[in-house]
Amino acid sequence: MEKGSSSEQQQQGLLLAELARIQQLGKQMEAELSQHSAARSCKPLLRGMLSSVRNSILIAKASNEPDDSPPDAGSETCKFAFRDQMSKKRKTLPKWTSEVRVGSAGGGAGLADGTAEDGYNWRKYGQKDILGAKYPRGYYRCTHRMTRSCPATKQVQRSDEDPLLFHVTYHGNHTCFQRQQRQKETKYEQEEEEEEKQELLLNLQAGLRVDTEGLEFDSREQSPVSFSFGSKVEAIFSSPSTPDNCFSSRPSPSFLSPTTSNSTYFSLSPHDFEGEIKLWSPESGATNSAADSSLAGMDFMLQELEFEPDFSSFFS
DNA sequence: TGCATTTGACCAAG
DNA sequence: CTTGGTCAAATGCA
Repeated sequence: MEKGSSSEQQQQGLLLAELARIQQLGKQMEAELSQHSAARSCKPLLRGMLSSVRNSILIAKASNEPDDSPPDAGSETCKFAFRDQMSKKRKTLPKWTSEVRVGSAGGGAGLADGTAEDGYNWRKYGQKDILGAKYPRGYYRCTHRMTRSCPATKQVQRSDEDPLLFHVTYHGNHTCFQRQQRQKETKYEQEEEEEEKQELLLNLQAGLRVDTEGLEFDSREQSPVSFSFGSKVEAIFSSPSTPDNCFSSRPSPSFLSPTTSNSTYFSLSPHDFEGEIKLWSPESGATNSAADSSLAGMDFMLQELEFEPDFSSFFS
């Protein structure tokens, strides 16, 4: 990838900071919830959130310093292909793809269709038969597209040969949970921001029925900088772990209930399941088995991250 | 009744 | 013209 412009790097720095903040938010939230038994059911989701955020930071880091960090044993791991925007239709939103494999159909880890969940709230807005594809492609956008102008969308397509494998393409980052740190011009906007904070906090306390879980590889910059991110992520799971019944009381079953268990797919937490994540360049198509270890190694780079102090006031 | 989903139409890009 | 992506009215569901 080209050496990014300073603004690009600045954006990525912002991304890193924001992600780090989300991560700590989740950690603290977990600590809070652990004191109430009723909140136990939220823990798996929370773990997924934390680990996924971790992954996000990982990827962001990898793309942030591509020239400085030595390549991982010659593999394409975490070397992301940045492309110019593909079509004007897609504008300049960042794009990246992932593959999600469902380990087993049984076990109640129901994955009825392509709605493998990542913790965000998606709303389906279209479906299209794709040429040469056996299954139609589903089009989803963030539920808060209207309310918060969240530009995130995703496309989900089931693999032809392997019905348990889903190709998920993400466009744009979620901004629905982000504070608009850009200079707030008017007092109205500031008040609005405060309201959003309150809403977020309330949602968090209400048991993760939130629009804010930072899951998946929501790792691209949130600027209009025009570069795309292409990578593949394959998560393989051997254990269905806990069924989805712990979320069955949720009011939005279509997404959260049957699929929330899938949000752990990207979790690296060893407590919940056995899983692995592979990253490789989509162009090369090389499936380096070394990718796993190197990725895991990179994961450790994420341990120390400077957190913003304003977080505490957030919760007080 | 107010949501989300479905589904055919519409539109832009190649 | 073909194809992929989005829109929006119709439909379904709690």
